[in-house]
Amino acid sequence: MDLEARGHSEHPEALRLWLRMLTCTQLIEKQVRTQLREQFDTTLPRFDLMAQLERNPDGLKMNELSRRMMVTGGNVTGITDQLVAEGLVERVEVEGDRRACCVRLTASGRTVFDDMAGRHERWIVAAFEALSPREVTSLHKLLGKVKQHHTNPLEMA
Amino acid sequence: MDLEARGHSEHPEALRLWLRMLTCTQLIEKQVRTQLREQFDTTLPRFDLMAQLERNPDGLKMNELSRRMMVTGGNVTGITDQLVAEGLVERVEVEGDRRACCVRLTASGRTVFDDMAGRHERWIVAAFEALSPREVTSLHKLLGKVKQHHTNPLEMA
DNA sequence: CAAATTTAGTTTAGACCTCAACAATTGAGG
DNA sequence: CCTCAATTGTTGAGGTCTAAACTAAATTTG
Repeated sequence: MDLEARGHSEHPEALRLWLRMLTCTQLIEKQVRTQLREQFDTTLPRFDLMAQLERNPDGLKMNELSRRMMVTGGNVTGITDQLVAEGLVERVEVEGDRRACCVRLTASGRTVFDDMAGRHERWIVAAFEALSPREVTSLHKLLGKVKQHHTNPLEMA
Repeated sequence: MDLEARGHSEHPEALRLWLRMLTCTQLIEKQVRTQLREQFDTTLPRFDLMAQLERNPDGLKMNELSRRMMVTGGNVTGITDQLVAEGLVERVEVEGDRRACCVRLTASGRTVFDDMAGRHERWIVAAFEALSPREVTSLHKLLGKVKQHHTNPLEMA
């Protein structure tokens, strides 16, 4: 794997950083996808959607899910359809707005998710175990600056 | 966008770090995809494949491309087919192995890529401009540890 | 040499994701 | 009211990616 070869010309530092960041993310994400498939016969998008619902026991509307998961509405419709078919989530009518529907975990879905979440957490801890707690914090802060700048690039320090 | 809500339970630091890293990567990657589409009417995978070829003027075999891009062989076949149809790359027979074929940039492909690569570099520099040069180096080093540990998890320090 | 195995690349089925077009509903102004 | 714009969710076409089955060629091995 040599994805970091994507950079060209003089390879400024930012480009090298980006390619390495992409490599790290893809390595970890591929691992998580593989484990989810092998151990739980599910996928990362399905896990992500359930994770959002687990944090919001009263349910979320489709557009809320779409915004939080950073994917399009059409995509959320498809994933939700699958999870409904598997009995892991349910669509609930919203009082006072006949357009909207609220998606909630079923009891079965909550049980299944809690099991997966425990494993998931251990995979992630393992992925970063090369870093000391201090380094984890440092990395988290640096990425916080990148995220902050991206969502609000106006406020130049 | 609240992808960082994926974590559950006690939210250990590693999990929060992972979700933030994923958010940052997705924000930047979405931006790059959008720009590539709007400004050059192309996609990130196409750009990636051409970037690999640009670094290897003598061409690469399909399985080399697959390994370096961290995607499956079937995927490389499809992307290459498109680029061949657009006249940006070409398949060349390999001397002494009638199974393999070498993929190379055409003259046209090189011209097009050089144009895109310049813009791409500026997008990436902008994405990290919230960080000082020292912070960029720090982030690069920390991610280097993560990558190293992942590709060779045996050598525990 | 001939059979078995490995390797290179392609094809196929299926999940994912986006964009754009589409209903249906809501809400604001006239 | 009633029209019109905005919002909610779905649908459909098309590109992306994977895993697994497949073809063909090269290599190993008895």
